[in-house]
Amino acid sequence: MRTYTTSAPGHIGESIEVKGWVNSRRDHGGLIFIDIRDHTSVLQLVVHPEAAEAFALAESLRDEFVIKASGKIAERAEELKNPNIATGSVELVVEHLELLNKSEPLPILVNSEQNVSEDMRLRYRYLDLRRPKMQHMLKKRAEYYSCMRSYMEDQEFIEVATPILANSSPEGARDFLIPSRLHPGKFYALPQAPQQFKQLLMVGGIPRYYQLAACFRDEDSRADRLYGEFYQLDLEVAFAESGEEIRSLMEPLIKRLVTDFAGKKLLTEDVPRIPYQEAMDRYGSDKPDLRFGMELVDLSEVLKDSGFGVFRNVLTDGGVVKAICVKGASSLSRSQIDKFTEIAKSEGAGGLAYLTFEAGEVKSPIAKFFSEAELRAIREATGAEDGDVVFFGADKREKVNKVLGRLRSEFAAHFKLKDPNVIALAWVVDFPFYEWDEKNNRLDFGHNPFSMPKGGVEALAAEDKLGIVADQYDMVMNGYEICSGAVRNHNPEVMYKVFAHLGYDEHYVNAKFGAMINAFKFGAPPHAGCAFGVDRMFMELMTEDNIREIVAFPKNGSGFDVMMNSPSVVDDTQLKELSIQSTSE
RNA sequence: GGGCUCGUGGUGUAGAGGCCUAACAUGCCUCCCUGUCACGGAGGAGAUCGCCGGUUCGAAUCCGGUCGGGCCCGCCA
Repeated sequence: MRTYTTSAPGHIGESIEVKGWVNSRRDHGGLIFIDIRDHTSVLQLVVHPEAAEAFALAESLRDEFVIKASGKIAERAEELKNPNIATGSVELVVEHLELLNKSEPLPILVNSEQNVSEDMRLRYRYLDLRRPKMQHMLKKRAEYYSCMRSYMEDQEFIEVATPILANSSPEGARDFLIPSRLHPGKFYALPQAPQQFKQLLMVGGIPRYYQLAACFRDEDSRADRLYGEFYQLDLEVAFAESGEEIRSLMEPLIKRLVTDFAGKKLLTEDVPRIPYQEAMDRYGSDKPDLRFGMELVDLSEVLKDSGFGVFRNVLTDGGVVKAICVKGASSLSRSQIDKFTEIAKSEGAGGLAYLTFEAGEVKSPIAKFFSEAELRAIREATGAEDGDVVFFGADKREKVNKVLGRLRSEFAAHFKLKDPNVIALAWVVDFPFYEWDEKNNRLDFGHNPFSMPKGGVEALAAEDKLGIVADQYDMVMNGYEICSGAVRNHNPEVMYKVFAHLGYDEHYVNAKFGAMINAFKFGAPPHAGCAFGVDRMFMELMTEDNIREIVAFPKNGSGFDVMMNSPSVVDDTQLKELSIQSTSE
């Protein structure tokens, strides 16, 4: 007898066998129904008292017991068909029933839609994974990986595994360190990304490398950022001399994932290329969500002689006054506006000034500070109509962009402008090579130090270091950064110069990136590449807003695995072997 | 490291100074039930309200601290 899945239980009259879990049991005294569930579906079993042995066992079954049932598939009478389940027109009339394993009463319900706290779900993840939603998620993820692999292979990339035991890298995130037993006092580090290895593969003559690479970073988590480990679709192309080569090479894959894989609509077939500065000025973000407009409008010129002291002072101090027009926001209550004000303050704003346009009038505590002409100009510049509210930001350019950028996203969420079935893609390009580190009052790398400055070594000589642009690009999906890449710096001289601007000498560079610098001296081809954050992209494609939803066994927000209890204490003998002092007493 | 927020039977919630000897749903146990489909019916067990301290005649409820979760800032591509 063949074993069938519950979703395809054979034809009517056929004798079959199914295995699975008891999803629910309905005992009518003289007749027992059992819904058996496997990875495909649910099937109703009917146990009649005539099958005495099976009936006796059926009486003792409980939720999530593991069973094997055999019997004949029967069509249900018309009025007994259940259109709510896939197999609702048939049932298995049980002849034999076997208990494969019992289950204790469950801490969380597998067969119910009842909300369970995330903490509980992670503690009992193996039960959580039995739920159809999680089963679907894991299946889709495998399909997702398969899409990416086949695309990369079609484009003649080859997958190369790079070391997990690597070296600590001074730039970027905190490392996970692995003490070396054979070399006391020395440490491996788990790679934050295979960056250096993939560049060495380029020097090694690999024309096109890719890897679904595990990356490790010891930084605090967020809803869109896993603690500890995550995966990248990491790739690099030898002899690529412009970012556009990489962008046009990878774009079709992402579009295909959006449409064919996720079944969503692309906002635009053409993926816009937006320079970093333009993204900041128009959207107040280097990862703008383009599903909605609500662009930032610069009113500095219009309000330069404003009677509103707060604005005028900011402008004379070299700051800017910008605004966003929120459609229909006049319906917001006072307390709702207070909530947005708090958000603005959390981003560093002093407050949140606004003008409400209603019934041809302007209502606002600050309206009286503006002339008729100014109000008209504001209305014209922002496109405000009756029912809209214009919110202002006045401060240094960077801060205003940050505050209004955040508000833009919050307002869009509040007014439900983020259509979950639409995916807006964009490439943000031309990132600043250096940025000013306010805290330490020094120049620092904007993105990562391995990028080629646009214009090469001549550009580096520029007086204004902050004006140097890197040939660097991010892909943005609905406001999430899903990819970061660059044309790499493959020239040792340029590399030294790049670091020299930050005050690092050749010794430092040799010590930290010796292997790469050395390799570059032996005929390194130009190369460029990028890495997609596959977890985050998958989250958005699956319309989830928490990244732990789409990973089988994630750590919780504080980096703890509540199921496995890791991290955990280890034996002193293990520590001794690793030449580590015990801290237990 | 900081801000906001949550913590009540196994699970999910309600209760917001005395109506609490803590409610509801679900799960669990016992019994009844031959067409249910998250079956139904009757009964029952199960919580010192995260922990410590304070205010009060009286605290699940107010205050302080602490521990844990979530979101955010910092950090991170």
